[in-house]
Amino acid sequence: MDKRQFKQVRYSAFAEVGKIFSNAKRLEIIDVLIQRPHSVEEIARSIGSSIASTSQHLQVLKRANAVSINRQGTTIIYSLMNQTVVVFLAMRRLAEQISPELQNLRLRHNNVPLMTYQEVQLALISGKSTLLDVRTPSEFVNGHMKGAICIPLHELDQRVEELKFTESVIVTCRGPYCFSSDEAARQLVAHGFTVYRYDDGIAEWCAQGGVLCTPES
Amino acid sequence: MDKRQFKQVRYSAFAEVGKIFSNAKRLEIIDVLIQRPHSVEEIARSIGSSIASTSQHLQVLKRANAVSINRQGTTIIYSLMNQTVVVFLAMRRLAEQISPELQNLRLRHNNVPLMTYQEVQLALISGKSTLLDVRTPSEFVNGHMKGAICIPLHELDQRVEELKFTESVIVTCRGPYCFSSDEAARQLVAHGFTVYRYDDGIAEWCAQGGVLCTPES
DNA sequence: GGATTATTCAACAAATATATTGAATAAACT
DNA sequence: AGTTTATTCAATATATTTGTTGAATAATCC
Repeated sequence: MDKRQFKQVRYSAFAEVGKIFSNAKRLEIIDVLIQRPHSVEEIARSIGSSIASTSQHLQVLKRANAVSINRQGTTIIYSLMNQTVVVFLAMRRLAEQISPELQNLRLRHNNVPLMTYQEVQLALISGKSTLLDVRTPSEFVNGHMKGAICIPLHELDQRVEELKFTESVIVTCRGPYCFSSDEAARQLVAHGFTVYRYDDGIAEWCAQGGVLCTPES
Repeated sequence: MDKRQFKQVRYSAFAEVGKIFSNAKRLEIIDVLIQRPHSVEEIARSIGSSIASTSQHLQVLKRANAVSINRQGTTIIYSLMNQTVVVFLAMRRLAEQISPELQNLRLRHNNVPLMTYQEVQLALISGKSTLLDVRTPSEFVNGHMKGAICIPLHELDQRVEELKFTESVIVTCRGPYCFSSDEAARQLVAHGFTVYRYDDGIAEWCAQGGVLCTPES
């Protein structure tokens, strides 16, 4: 193998890996799987693609060891490999750095004050704040921030009394681009609560050193 | 903008950024530019592509603010933006993690012992080792590890006497996939030297906190 | 064992990305 | 001002990627 061939093989291999994570639908699949494992049919519905097309994307991810499968009855459940989350977050960070368009998307929120990871930690230690996860119970069970409680967004209005004990509420959901915590914060403000938002999800929480409660642990 | 549209815009934007860095030729261009700024014609020669094709790749990189231009007489000199190096190294690291093929490429070296960044630092402080950069003088001048001396590979055989003062030599070159330090190490071993290799280049050196000597500093 | 059904495969069509060619541009030097 | 020349642009051809359709598969459940 001469120098040029060697280079070609090498850079092509780099590019191959990059391409796997440079498709909008595949990135969306990864984002969906971060919350919890899903069947092919569920994923297809989530991302608004046909089942066949979704299956093909999943094959690509499987070939790259980005996801693993696990049969449950007649359906096949896809889960994310840990390393993939790291890649995904790294890609997203750099995309946000480069693309002003993405920065704008992230900023387009209501005026509920944001909290950083460190601020959330301090607030939880103080005991005066409650971390409220408004995702679905199944997502919550699969993995949630230590200290969080779960009230799904669609039940929040009826169950708002459950939060009366706390001085302030920190709302969190699926991640920086999920609308749920935004909407939840709006509702809680209307009920007179002092509200903050932690706009990262469990993946970023973990990456920053936060403890995650999972079914195994 | 409804939820699905919003998602589409967002993930497409992520994917767009990824794609810029998921082309073999563009990655090779970045790797070339890490050493020093180059003209279009030089880059084209380095990567073995036509000038027109190279120019088009450079336009893509420029649109993403990955490179900057700078006219010098009749030629246009492309330089890398700092942020790009970070992206490039992050992409490469994850590609190496995932692709066993790439791991093999990196391992296929002679049996000169490798030194990590920390080991190099210790060896330099001890004063018993000399860090030898075998890249070209222009690359060396553009940016080199603090404490390194420069003898280009093709002059090494004649200038080997210049190294007689040191107990051991640590050879470095363009990076983990460059053959120069490998070849230099072979030659130095033949001359009876105690030889080590630091197989990262200036980009990785910087990323690990190493001091770089540049024309400006 | 046969029916059911979630998933995958295969073939094709459409969209996108890349390389090549030759012409256009635009800055610099004479 | 005209010439030179490095670079860019535009048009085209080719290759790659993606989505769709409908059939094939393979495991489960009865």
